[in-house]
Amino acid sequence: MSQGGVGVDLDKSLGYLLKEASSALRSAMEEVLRPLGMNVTRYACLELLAQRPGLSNSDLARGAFVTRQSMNVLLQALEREGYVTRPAEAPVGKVLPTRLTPLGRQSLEKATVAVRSVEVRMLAGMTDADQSAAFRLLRSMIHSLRDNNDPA
Amino acid sequence: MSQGGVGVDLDKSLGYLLKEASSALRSAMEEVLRPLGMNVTRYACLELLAQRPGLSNSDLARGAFVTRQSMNVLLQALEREGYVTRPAEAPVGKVLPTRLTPLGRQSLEKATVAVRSVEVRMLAGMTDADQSAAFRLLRSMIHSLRDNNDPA
DNA sequence: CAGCTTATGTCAGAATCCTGACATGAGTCA
DNA sequence: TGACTCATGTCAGGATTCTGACATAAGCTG
Repeated sequence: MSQGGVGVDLDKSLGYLLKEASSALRSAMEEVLRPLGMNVTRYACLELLAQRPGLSNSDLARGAFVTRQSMNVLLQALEREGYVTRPAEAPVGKVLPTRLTPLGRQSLEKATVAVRSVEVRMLAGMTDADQSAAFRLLRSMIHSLRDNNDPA
Repeated sequence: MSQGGVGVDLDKSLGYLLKEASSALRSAMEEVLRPLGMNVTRYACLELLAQRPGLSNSDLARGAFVTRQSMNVLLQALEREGYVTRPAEAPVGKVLPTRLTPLGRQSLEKATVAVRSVEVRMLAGMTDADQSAAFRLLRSMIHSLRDNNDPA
């Protein structure tokens, strides 16, 4: 390769490995969520609402790592199907707080159990120290990736 | 929450953090690749071919973590646009080996530099020991997520 | 009080990806 | 030698996501 062989060696790339790990996790999650009629983004949305009722479309988009548009489409479907509820008019500004319905909460319960089993599997073979290290390292990557985007 | 509050606490979930890190990396990569008329999957495809010429559609799909169908669509576009070439007939069985064209290689050079800068940024703040640990931990997660899918 | 900036919700269209299915070639086994 | 399994390439349709844009509300500043 040109430039003195200075390519990105995918076998030694931490970015590539991160992508691989994320893809493996997503596949495993989709596998247990599919029978529940749910995908990863739907699950994330419902879980976020269970832990912090009243989040807005924008909040949920950020929390689930998708755009406001994608989340809007999902929320409209969830609302239509009775899993969440939003006020017809914004109580403050333009923010529409979203809340789980009893149906939404019930649906989430099964999904949470399924997702938890995947996470337990993922952590098998890792000590507590490993898990702490993984947390620290992933946070470091996130921080570095976002921090440098600041043009200031 | 029911079950004695046994939900998946997203703030303490390694799976959620993995998703966040992957999303941050993807955003950062898309940002530098977009001006080059490329996205992450295209880049991965070209990079895989640079390092291992002759990969098939199925090989590339596995290497870029997408389905054979998605990769087929991408390969057809890359072929039409002159970045890769595939034989009209399979030399062996049904496998069509794909190779980069000079245009493809040239396009990849710029992308590689851009992606490398993102990876360098991501690793800022990490020691060599940190990077080794990150590798080991991510491999462990991948292994655990895939190993247990074996119904045997 | 007017102008500006930021944030939010939503729209339309396009891009990307997945699922299910089908046809075909190679390898294995009885 | 035929049947079976596995792998591959491709098709069609649908699902999911993104980009760019627009309208509106709140907060800040001069």
